[in-house]
Amino acid sequence: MPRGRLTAADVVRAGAELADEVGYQDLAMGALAQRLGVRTPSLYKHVDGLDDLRRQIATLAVTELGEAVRAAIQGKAGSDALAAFARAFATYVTAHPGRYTATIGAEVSGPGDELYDASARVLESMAAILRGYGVEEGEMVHAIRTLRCLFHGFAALQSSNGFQWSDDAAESFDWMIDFVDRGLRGES
Amino acid sequence: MPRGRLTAADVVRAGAELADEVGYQDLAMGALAQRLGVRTPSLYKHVDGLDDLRRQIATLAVTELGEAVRAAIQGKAGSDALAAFARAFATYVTAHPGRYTATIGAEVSGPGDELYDASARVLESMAAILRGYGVEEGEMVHAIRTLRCLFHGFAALQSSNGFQWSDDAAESFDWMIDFVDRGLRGES
DNA sequence: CGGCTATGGCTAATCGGATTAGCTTTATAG
DNA sequence: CTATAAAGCTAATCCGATTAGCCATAGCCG
Repeated sequence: MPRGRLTAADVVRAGAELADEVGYQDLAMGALAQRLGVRTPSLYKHVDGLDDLRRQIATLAVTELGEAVRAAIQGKAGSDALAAFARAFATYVTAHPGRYTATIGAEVSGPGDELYDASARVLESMAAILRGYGVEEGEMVHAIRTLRCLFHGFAALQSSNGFQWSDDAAESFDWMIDFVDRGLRGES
Repeated sequence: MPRGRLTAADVVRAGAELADEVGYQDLAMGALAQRLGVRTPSLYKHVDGLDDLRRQIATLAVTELGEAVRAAIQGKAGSDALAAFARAFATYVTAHPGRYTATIGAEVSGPGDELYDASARVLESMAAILRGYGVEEGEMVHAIRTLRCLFHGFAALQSSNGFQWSDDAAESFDWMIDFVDRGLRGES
């Protein structure tokens, strides 16, 4: 039907790259249009404004993150799985600060929402790890939320330079994971 | 010297209230001026623009939070102190969502910066709790960062409706604290 | 092959909020 | 009582997002 230049997915992907490069704060329609070799208003044929773009970037990020962690924990269990998850998570957040920042403030509605579903997939990976530790179903919700706070908090602080998170960054992160591991092994 | 109507502190405080009421996203110079019964440009005599206002709200929030948690853990140690800290933290974040949101993305520079110093005071309270658990100095940094991730993550998720954090909110939060408590008691 | 139509792009215009410029008032120090 | 500097105000500017409305063309159908 139409001439096939740009697609919505292209715009979102380019937006994500831009956010990673210049920082989430400076993600702007004008800059994005320029990067795509197009005039600003044209973007509105593909996304429904800046807020929509942000939300879609968040969704992309959570989706990619979900794939990354799922792949990372494949065939692993217990400490190995937890460590793999943590490493994959930290790697993603570090490699894509803009994308992850988009997820920090994004409002999640309910089932059916793409962002919600993508989040659910990440949570499912967490649940798989926790089941490997023998966490009971009754406590699963709480344990998942605890992990979520921990990882999300890490990412949020990281992305805003919250800690002077200097050299011993990795060391603290490892300590944190080890702390959780011991705690979970003590559970069952 | 001048006529003494508004002071910088007034503006920041009113901005914080506004943010709590309408949400951090909708914090705007115009609305703030209106609330103060003043025209928008007048605000610039007290704060150095919107970014500065945001930063000062973040500083106010962290300062208030620091006082709240310090008061809460007074004379307590171990599990009691941890629980008191957690309760005070959650209470503050719930009561002042706009203020806390301001702190989430705020860049922290270094010593001498007011926000940095306020943060340091909160961290000192965490350190006091951890010392009560017998955490060694060598691990202190890591333990503090872990707590920080946990609490900050909780607040960030809470403020963006990240969990469906429905009824069992408090329950999960308590579980989380209990998990940390057991982990720390296992340390020493 | 030639016209139809929906779509993607463009220019021009609008809107809204932040910020700046420059003037005016007034509390107060001296 | 007056000089002054802070605090307000109005008017103007800027900039980025968004909207309105027009143009070009790719793909499809006869």
